Amino acid sequence: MSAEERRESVIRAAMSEFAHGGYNGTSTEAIARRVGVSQPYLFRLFPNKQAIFLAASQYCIATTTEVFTEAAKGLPVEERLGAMATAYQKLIHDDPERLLMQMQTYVAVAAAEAEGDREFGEAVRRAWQELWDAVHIELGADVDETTQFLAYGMLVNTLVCLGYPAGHRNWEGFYESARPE
Amino acid sequence: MSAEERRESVIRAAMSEFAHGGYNGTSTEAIARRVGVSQPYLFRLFPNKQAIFLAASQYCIATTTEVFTEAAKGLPVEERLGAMATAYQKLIHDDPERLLMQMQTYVAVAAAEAEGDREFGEAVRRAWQELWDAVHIELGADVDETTQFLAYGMLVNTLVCLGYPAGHRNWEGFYESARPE
DNA sequence: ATCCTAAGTTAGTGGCCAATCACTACCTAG
DNA sequence: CTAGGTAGTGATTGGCCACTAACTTAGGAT
Repeated sequence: MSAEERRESVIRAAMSEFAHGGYNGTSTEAIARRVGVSQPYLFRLFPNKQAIFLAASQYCIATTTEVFTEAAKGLPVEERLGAMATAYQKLIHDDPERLLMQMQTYVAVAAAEAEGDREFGEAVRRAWQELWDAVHIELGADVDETTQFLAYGMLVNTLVCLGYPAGHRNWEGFYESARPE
Repeated sequence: MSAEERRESVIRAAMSEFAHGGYNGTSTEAIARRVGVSQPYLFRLFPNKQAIFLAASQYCIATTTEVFTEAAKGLPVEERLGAMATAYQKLIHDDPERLLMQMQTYVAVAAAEAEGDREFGEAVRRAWQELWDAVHIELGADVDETTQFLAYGMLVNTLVCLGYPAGHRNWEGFYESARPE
């Protein structure tokens, strides 16, 4: 397998592992095992652990952005919000790790900034701004609607993190299409 | 100092440390240093590290709940949402650690559940449900409004975690009173 | 055949960290 | 004065983990 292919499978494996364990709770050994490769080899493909985490974060945000643009494609503006909500619901169901990884990314940025490391946060904010802008454009460049859409998305993330099952009363306030299961 | 007083100061110190480092990124040594006590003594006051984290999580959620009920007290229903939003904004400004700790709590629950530990999540969900219910009651038991209020709160948390400064365009979609600074 | 490169491994190191154990200093009630 | 409880410490340990260095193997071109 070429180094580039390996890099990509490392990123996917890293996303799964980091999603559950977070930055400090995930060993590079665990990632390597999942890829099926020796642990030291990761450090040939990436300069250090943080670089692996950053790549996983960016991949996670970028693919989520894609899900949104994909869902809205070709629809009239007024139907796009519903379509994007439905697509996110499907994402949660099919691949909950992506959403856990999002949360892990946020707290990792906070931790990095607290330690004086600005670079990591910059890189994540760049990726996240693309997500924001994509949603913004799909929703007809309406700021309030964009904010509201993302706000509900964040509450979904939180409720999933906290492990509230589908059907729990905390889900009542959501559009049907944005509820889990 | 009595053991009970110590316990409380440990909880406050733990909240500050865990807020920035997360569960795995914070050493009990760091907490002990902040309290001004030896590291082994923490294990007299708490059975293990997770118990310290849980206490800090509960304290964090409970005091946030209080901020909301305090802010709404004595106001007519239609003014409460604004008052609570303003109170949260003040909280962010005065004590950003409380909000980082919230996020750390969420991902820690996800991690614990992933490892098969249900108890920790149960305890956090109990505390969180009290927050939900408090907001729900203050807002006149309107489910949709409660959900929306919390959703915006979660987006605030995210943007703060990501380090977006006051005045950034991502804050445009919020009520004036809910923006930072 | 031979050389080179790219993909990959085994073995190891230094540092950190949760948790335990055995101990000390102080206070208070009888 | 002393016996017991309460607040607290120093030393240690066993395990994990990021990262390094040095070695190995397989394929393609000359």
